[in-house]
Amino acid sequence: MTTEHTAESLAKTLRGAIIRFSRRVRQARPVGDLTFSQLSALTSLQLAGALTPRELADVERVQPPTMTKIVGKLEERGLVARTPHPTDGRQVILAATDEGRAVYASHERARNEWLAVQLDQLSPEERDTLARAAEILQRVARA
Amino acid sequence: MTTEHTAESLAKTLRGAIIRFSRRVRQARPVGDLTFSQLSALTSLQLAGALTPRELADVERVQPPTMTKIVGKLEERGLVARTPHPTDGRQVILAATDEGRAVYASHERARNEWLAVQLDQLSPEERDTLARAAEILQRVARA
DNA sequence: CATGCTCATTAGCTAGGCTAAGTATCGTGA
DNA sequence: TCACGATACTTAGCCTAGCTAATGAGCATG
Repeated sequence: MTTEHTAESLAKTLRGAIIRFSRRVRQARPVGDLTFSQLSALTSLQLAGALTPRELADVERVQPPTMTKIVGKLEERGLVARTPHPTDGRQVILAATDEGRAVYASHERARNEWLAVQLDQLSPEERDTLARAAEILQRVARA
Repeated sequence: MTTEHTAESLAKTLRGAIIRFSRRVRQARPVGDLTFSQLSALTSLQLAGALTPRELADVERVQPPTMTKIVGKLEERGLVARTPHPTDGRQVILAATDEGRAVYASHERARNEWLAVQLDQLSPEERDTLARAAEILQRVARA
């Protein structure tokens, strides 16, 4: 059964749900672990293999100076390396280091633990709903 | 058709979708408008009628000092009023002022405009998926 | 009525986001 | 070829949002 949802009331509900959900997930972070934003950037980098700061900023939907900061933190910890672009002296290539990949994998597991436990308690149908919602949200975010 | 979604892979996908979506919605904020957090707090206050700071912090899933700050901003703008608790001198009652309600309504509309337009372009089924996902996310956030 | 708990706030910190401005490099048209 | 506009990244400076720890005020109870 498909209830009628106006775009306006849905917008309000969705915003509320997402801000609270984000905060809840943020709270589940172990101390010393990568932050939400850092982990997201590192994930995007690994999925893509290597990206320029501009490209990474676009993927992550932030402005370039913001990405400079986030990458700076990751670089301090030796998780990401900057290498010069082979032909264009202005650009920089970002890639995860070996340590970055290793730390990523373990932190990712720990980071997801709480969430995975919660999701595991849902029905398969509910998980499916969330998976489809995630796809839709990605699409809307790209607009 | 219901594809199989493991809790782990879903956790990763969901987190990525939500962080990007949040950032995108945040970017759509007109200058001088209420922030994401301020609007969310004001919404919760209006829905509940009146709350103590502690209650509001719980609803919004933040720590009390964080809520003190957010409420402080709203109070500066005359949108929320603090009144003493009738019997317990420690507590405070927070409620939206008349101006708060008026400003809320217009800002809410403006704030949702971008999002509502995006949602309006989705199919009814997709909106339904998002509505059900919002309900699930609320539930998980409460856990 | 003293002591311990709860509520709210203050203080101080970090991260994350933005815009504006600066710097280096590229590419192109005269 | 070289001056100039465009592009890529960073720096500087600002604000919000979040946290923990500590403070102060009021309640409640032995």
